[in-house]
Amino acid sequence: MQPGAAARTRKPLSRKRILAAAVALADDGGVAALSMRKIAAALGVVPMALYKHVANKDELLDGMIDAVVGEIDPPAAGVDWKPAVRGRVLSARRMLLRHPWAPGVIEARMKARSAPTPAVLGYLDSMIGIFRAGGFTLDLVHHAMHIMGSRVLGFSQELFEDSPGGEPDPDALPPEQMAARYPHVTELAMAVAHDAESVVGAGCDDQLEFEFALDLMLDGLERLRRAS
Amino acid sequence: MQPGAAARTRKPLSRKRILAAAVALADDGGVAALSMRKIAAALGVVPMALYKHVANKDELLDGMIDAVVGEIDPPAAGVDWKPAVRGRVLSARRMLLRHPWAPGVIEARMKARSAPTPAVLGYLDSMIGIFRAGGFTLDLVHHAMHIMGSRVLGFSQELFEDSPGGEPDPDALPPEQMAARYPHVTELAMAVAHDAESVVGAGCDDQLEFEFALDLMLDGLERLRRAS
DNA sequence: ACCTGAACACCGTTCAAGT
DNA sequence: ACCTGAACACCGTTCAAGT
Repeated sequence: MQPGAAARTRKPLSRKRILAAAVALADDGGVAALSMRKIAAALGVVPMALYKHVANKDELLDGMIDAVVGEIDPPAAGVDWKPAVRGRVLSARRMLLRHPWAPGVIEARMKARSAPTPAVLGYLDSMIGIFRAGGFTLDLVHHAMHIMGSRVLGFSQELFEDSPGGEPDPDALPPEQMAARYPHVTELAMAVAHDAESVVGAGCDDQLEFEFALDLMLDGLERLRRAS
Repeated sequence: MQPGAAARTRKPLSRKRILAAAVALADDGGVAALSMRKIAAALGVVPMALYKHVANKDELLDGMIDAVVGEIDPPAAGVDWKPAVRGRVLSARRMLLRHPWAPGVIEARMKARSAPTPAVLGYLDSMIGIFRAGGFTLDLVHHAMHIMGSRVLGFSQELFEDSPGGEPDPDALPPEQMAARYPHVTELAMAVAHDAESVVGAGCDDQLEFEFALDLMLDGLERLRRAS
């Protein structure tokens, strides 16, 4: 028995510990940097030991999804549908900011298995329940769920985000070429970021923008609900 | 010179041919099944031959993004901002239906390099230009771009889609357990799909739902534009 | 019965050897 | 100078050998 062996084996390996280590690894480093071998190394365990608790990597990713979806606050009780949905969505957003890899993993899983994980299904179910309790017809709830989940351009608002992780683009255009080739992007970026540290993205309050978009959708839904 | 060599070398290898082969491979099989070695095999070429035309796999993915974004129709000229934006977004959607891997690749690239590819930047620029020409203030265009790109729940509307590619979930719950555990999802699914082939998703007109969500956003933007 | 090291079939990419 | 096979450092997972 070599020194340190006791410390390493103090906490026995479990599915929960494996998932926590995997989520932590994905949080800093992205899901691309996640490997069974690295998870095992982080836990001080041989790679094959993981396979006692998770069937394979896909099943591990499913477990990670359920773990982070479980972090979303439960719906507020005794409030109107609009603040209830609003609070739920903003809580989901906070979770996604902690685990930016989650949307991609959820979507990939959806495309592969064409069904969400139980936790995601539970989240959707409770969201539908809020709309129903708020007096929405089934038809309008259906529309609402599509609206809440739609991503109109297929890529998200992080497009303009100045993510601190990535290193600056090595072949970025000089500002004057940028302005000549993309005049509207440049004009908008200049207007948004008076403190012109970076041409694109700096000085944009993403939380405010997110809530602005959310409220636009909620107000639109409220109008439809009243008309129906 | 063995038979077939002439046929294989008739078309010389080029960046465009490589990108076309890569896009075709990703279209059926997903981006996970895409590998330098498979692209080379599809072109009847040794893997290392690709590296004369693309620097590495990341740069190849960038090229694939620009290729498919180039498929989006140019903006209609001489029309009001609303039909112009509407047409552009619906054209983008058609492209994304042909290349369902594109959003994930665009997002991954954004997260890694924190800057969109030139073609994506060009698309955004022209979209901003449409709003500006329609009389939107810079501030409102900024909001509008966030609204168009936002994905409120972090996962897309394909959540409920009955994608034909994936095989049926092996550990799907029987309908009665489904109804007990996810009552609202089940109620909604039953209402939407009267032809109850599959419990979730069948009979939902995604194109209609997409346009419904799009129009809700466009109408909301129009109201804001008039108020400003 | 349980655990695990070696092995297999992949992957992107480097690099030196061959022409 | 150009091309390319072998090799390197990874990966998820199988499987048989060891305890």
